[in-house]
Amino acid sequence: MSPLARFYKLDESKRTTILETAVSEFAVSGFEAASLNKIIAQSGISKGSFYYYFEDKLDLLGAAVEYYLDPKALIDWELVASSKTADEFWEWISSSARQSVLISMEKPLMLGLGKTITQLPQEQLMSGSLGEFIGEAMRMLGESLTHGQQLGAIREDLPLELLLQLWMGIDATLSAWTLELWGDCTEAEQRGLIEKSLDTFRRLFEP
Amino acid sequence: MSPLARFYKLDESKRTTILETAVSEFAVSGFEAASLNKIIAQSGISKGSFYYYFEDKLDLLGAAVEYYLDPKALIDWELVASSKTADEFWEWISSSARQSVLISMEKPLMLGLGKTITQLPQEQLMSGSLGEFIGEAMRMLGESLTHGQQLGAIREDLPLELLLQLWMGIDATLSAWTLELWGDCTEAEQRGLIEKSLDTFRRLFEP
DNA sequence: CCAATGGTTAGACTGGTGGTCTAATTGTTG
DNA sequence: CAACAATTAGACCACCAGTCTAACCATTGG
Repeated sequence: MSPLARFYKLDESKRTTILETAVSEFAVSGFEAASLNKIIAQSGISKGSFYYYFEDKLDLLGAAVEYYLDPKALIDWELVASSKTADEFWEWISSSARQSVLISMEKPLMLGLGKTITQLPQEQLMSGSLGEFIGEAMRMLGESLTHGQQLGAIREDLPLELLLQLWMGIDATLSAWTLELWGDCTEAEQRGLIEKSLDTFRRLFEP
Repeated sequence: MSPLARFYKLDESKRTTILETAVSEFAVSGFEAASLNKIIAQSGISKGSFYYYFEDKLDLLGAAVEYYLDPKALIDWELVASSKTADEFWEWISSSARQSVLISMEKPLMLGLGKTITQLPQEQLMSGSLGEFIGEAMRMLGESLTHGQQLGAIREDLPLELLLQLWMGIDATLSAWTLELWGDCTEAEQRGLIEKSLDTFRRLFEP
């Protein structure tokens, strides 16, 4: 039985204690700088138990990410994929963007955790349980972009791979910027932020 | 006397040995994963000497970056700043882009070293001797973008800070993509790559 | 009711890390 | 040659992620 499988059989309280601790450590310190020893101690478990439940430090990050980040919360890809025209496509992207900002405000560690992930070297990012999560998220984004291409909403002169990387990069930058200002904005200004973000995406990704 | 000042008084041969070793280690492994002990051993100096010449690991990275990356090699900012019209502005960007690809091909560690830098946490990136280098590079980019705004070549609806971050993000992504394909391309295809990169920049940053 | 088995836990231990410290060595100047 | 500063060497430190073994405990079978 795999370590992770054993972990998911634990009482919910113990599980969430470990995951919450891990999330906050990783989100604040980044992956390397986060001290596994501190996470273990703070979770009130022993080192032996930890390695009974997790493959290694990266495996814990994978579990923490899956626990804290819902990929569907960022963009509602099913809605996007259901769009029938280019305008509808961008409409759904827009409304999802607003939604994801609201969710990010409720979960203040989301941005930090996302940063921690994006700063990982490729090989670590794509391996183990974290890799599955990331792969799934990128698969959804890729499918949506392909769908957008069929609708004429997304440019087709660049390879999908590159579009994905550009999208994720821009998204990280704009999300950080939006969240930083969000709290101090009036509702009208908030709409302006979303609009500017969306405009930036459309500039880059429309045909 | 500061450690770095002492370092720059060393014989050139010893200095370059250390820096070359450091550059290749940092470029290949990233900052955290690069083993300072190995760099020290491989350079043939002792730990005591190392800390006589450098403040810490990050200080060495700063020296290595300054040694290997010439900020003026990436984009020739003086030329860009001398442009009199928007078209001229983008023309210089374009020719500099081609130039920087050629330089990157000659210095294969440049991309890796750049990646190492961009993956650093903000606080590390902006502190010490590395911070000065980065700050200088960003200052030049910022001035050029401001100049571009005066010419009507660069949009003014987003704060300069955000433009900088977007620019650097896009640049890293596109550079990696271009360099990956460059070697296997005909000259015409290479022109196509540059053109597509430039088109992406213009989409995002033109008014 | 006890014994044996196997899932679970505790924590000492390992090789490695970046960084510190002191003692010896070397170079320079009076 | 003596004294002093610049430089070097490498032992040492606290901490790191990860390993290992012995103990613990809960279930099952007789």
